[in-house]
Amino acid sequence: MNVFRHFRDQIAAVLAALAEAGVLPADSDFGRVTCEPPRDAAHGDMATNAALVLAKAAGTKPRDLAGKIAEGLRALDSVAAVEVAGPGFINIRVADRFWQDRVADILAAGPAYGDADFGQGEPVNVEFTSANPTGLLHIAHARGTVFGDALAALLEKAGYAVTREYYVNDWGGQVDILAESLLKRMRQLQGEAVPEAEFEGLYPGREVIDAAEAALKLPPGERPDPMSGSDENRARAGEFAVGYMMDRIRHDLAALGVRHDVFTSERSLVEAGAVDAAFADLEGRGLIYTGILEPPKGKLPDDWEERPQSLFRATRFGDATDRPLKKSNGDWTYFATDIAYHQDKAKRGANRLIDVWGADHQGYIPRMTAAVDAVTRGTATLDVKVIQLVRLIRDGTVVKMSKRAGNVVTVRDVVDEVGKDVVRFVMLTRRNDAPLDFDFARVTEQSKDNPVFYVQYAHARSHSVFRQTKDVLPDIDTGHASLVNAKFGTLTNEGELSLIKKLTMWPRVIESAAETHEPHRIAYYLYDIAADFHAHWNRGRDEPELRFVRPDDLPLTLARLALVKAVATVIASGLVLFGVAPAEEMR
RNA sequence: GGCCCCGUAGCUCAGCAGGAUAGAGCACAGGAUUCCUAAUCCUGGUGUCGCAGGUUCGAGUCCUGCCGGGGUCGCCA
Repeated sequence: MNVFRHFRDQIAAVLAALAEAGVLPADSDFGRVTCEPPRDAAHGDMATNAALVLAKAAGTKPRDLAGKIAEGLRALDSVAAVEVAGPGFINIRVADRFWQDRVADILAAGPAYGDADFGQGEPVNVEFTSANPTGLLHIAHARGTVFGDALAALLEKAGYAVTREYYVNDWGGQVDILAESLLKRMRQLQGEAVPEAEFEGLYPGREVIDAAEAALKLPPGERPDPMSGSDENRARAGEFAVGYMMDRIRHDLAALGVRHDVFTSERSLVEAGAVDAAFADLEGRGLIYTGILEPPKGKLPDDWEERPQSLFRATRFGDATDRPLKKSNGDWTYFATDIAYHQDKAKRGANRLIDVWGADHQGYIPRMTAAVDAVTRGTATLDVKVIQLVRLIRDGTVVKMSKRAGNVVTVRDVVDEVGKDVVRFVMLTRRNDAPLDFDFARVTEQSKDNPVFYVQYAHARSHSVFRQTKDVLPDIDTGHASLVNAKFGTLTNEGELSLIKKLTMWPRVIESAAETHEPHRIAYYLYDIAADFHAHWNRGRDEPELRFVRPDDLPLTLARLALVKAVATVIASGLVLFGVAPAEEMR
């Protein structure tokens, strides 16, 4: 149950009655009426703007109308008090009994608590990672990967049918360069002295050497020939190297706990004629023409020359300029194949497309959304989520990385060092469009300053309470049925009630995070719950009567254990969404 | 020059898709801690929400224009 939605419905019923009575116009629109937690808890549990929104249409002052609505709300059993405040807000104080009963809801729903259905089974395609198969995943890819995976999980929880997808850029010039890098390394491994200068402009990573070693172990018939410069041989080398890199990338993704449902190959799209088809489709609709682009203002590229080229009319769909589809050598531009790719995703059934991109591709967004609009005839929408940079901090200083020098920190390095759970949680503690610092010392610290630890510890502590219970009260039945039927009316302490209220926010948090595509909200919420739980636990130090386990009062103990279980349920549910394994013990 | 993102407390950042007196952590200050259930706890915030207009009953939030930082701008992906 989403408690705010529940009370919004109650408010709507009161408003309908007022409309019936002629206080409100019969055709009143309640669409703008909200029911939200007030910022200041002192104002009550819920607040509605109903009177403010409807006063004008009713021809009365907001406060007068508020008084009438308040009257209707007071009649509800679940409402303890109602008051009109400020310009006409209506503050509702919900009855303790209502809150207490929610604990049973949470336990009954279990891990499904917070599931929403507004996705209605609608297909959504989330494309993320999509790192080029010319090297390993490095740390910048980790953030986009974790974000995409968590967003996908979040959308699933909200009721969408989600496909997790990886676009493999295994076509074009970069594969040729990779092939050349591989062949050169093979020659080097065979003992030939290859001058360092020859590797200029090629892929420098250690993994290319690994790939070369693997290539040399192939049976002669399948092995690329290091000495041959033929196109066929180069193609074979490229194919092998791409396959090798993708194997390792998949391996590293698995180490991060990520599994994509679909890997789509750019090459296969080109070879199947999908790009030709998309081009012909747009051309047939008059959306492609041959023209000359204005040179970019500001800094002019050295080798700029005006030339006519095939342009997509992106300006018709809101982009600032039309965009080229073919390179001077006649090959498709990346944009052209990407159009076909997005069309392909839409054809496979998803009208909601989400792409997770690095910040350096931001400028590409308008043309891609324009293209999706054009190629799907407005039936599909593209939402691009931009991931800002990650800075690694070690010993208080930023870790410098240079792709050219080949000293990038890989996903594998970091996962091996701190564990995938830490990587995943930390990567989700910031908005995707804000830069993130990943401080090795901080993320592994065992203190309340470290959110990962703090949240995990709250979950572990809840399990600890049950372990303690078994020692003190070996005969107590803490099974599901026993807890669900506990006497929740005994949970009257303020700390207990505020904990319950916080737990009932979970469905609302899920909804807002899913709608805005912002998983970081979950992280903040989990931290919040953990803080409240720890704080309540600590109250038991000074006031032993507040402790969860009370050997002198079994009904109370059961109700409190039910609450602890509810806390564990919600925290675990959030962690699972993040792909983090909830800890039952801290070690 | 065009476009995109960001600008909130000393620092790092939230701000619930417009709501009441803008929050958290760190840092800093004061206090508690031979109590206990596992990794301390409590208290303390006078912020031009970059600036200026606009929309609205109401703007940190939406619109416009500036300022500052970052990214990007045909034949890379």
